[in-house]
Amino acid sequence: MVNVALEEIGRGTAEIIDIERIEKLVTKYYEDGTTYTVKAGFDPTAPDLHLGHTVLLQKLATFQKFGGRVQFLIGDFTAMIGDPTGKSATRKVLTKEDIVKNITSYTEQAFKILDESKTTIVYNNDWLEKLGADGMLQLASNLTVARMLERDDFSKRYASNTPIAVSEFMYPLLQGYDSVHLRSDIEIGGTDQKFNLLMGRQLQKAYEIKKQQAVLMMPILEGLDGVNKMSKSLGNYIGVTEEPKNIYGKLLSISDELMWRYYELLSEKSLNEIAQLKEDVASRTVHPKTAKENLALEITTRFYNEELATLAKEEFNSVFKAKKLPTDMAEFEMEDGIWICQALVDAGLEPSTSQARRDVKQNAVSIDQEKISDDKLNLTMGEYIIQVGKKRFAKLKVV
RNA sequence: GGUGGGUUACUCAAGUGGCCAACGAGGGCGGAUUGUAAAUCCGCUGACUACGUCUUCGAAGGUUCGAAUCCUUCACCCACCA
Repeated sequence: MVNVALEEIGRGTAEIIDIERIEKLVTKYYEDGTTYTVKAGFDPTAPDLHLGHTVLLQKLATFQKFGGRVQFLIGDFTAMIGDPTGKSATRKVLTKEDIVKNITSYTEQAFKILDESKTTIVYNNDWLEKLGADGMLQLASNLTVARMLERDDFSKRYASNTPIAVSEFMYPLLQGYDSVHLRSDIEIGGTDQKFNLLMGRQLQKAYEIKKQQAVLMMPILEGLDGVNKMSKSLGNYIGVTEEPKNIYGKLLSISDELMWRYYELLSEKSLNEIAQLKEDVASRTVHPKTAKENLALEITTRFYNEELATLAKEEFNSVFKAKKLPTDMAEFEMEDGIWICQALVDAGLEPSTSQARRDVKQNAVSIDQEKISDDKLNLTMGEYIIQVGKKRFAKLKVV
């Protein structure tokens, strides 16, 4: 039983530091039911969770199955600094209300995956605020600049003359201090967090906590483009609250190569099953599209249910395979004689009449399934279905 | 505090008086092909009922018939020296 647990825990991980510790904790749980804590930090700036986050959440859920209690840490204090990602150093300051609102929707989404009864939500503002200047200095004394510059992105930025704010140096320290305060047994995070996660171990030692946390890192999930990491700002993400048909559709649009990655990190299928499937696709017993459909169905089901997921699949097939119209389209009422380009803008299908004009000329626009090419067209009374490209539809009522 | 360099569209990055709505690359969008996959090929990529007009090259002024380009001031960023 312990072996099964450990295998599940190890699945898909990028790296585990101090695996012995994890083995001991899990073994102990099976011996006498002693639970242990698993910490994971989340940034409350972006209230929308996407599949990239769920990789981590699923791992947490796995731990919950095997005796772990999750410390769901909201980094409301650290959010004010911003993790040194090398992107914009300046960050929008969040109000307390914003944070509360974000967190509510955040946890709501997270509990689609996590077991709420085995989760404790903690806020690092609670203890970091009280740390004070002296506490801060004491904390900072644990770290040398040279050590800090070992961190990959710091050294790169330093080498390429990109500015590094001193406050950014504090980020890993504070995150590490969270582990001291919480006395976490295990912390999990993405591979990009390695430095910060290790800082937790180092600081726990400095603050004389007997056992340092084990660290488990998950790979970063690539976004829909298959190159960059999935993130909202890059627009290559699938949000967990998106509509079933969008989740399904987006998953189906990923490349075949990326599909295997998603299978590994997101699917519930066992690694053996996936290997088998891969073989079947390679030997052409299974069409790659079928494999992708199954993945899309599985993920969509996870956030909704089988019925809605199946519906999404049917809708998708009817719209894109059979070129039928989607069942639900936004509807608009317009005045008689409206110029087609203006109508496209008003319906939100185009950002400007200039763009609309270009698209019409490029045969991208159709009315009632008929391509049009006259960019000076005016619509007369009646009802129309207008479409731009393959994905954008709207229903127009001209009166 | 001193010296030098920089700030151009979604991003990177050319352009140093008229040929500039601004080269090129990436991204994005559209078309063909397809499995709404990838790859490939082609087109588009400031706004405006539009072969013309208007607004854009950090900000504000100025020189000029004419400025992204020259001058002045300001803001921000970077490097080196202290």
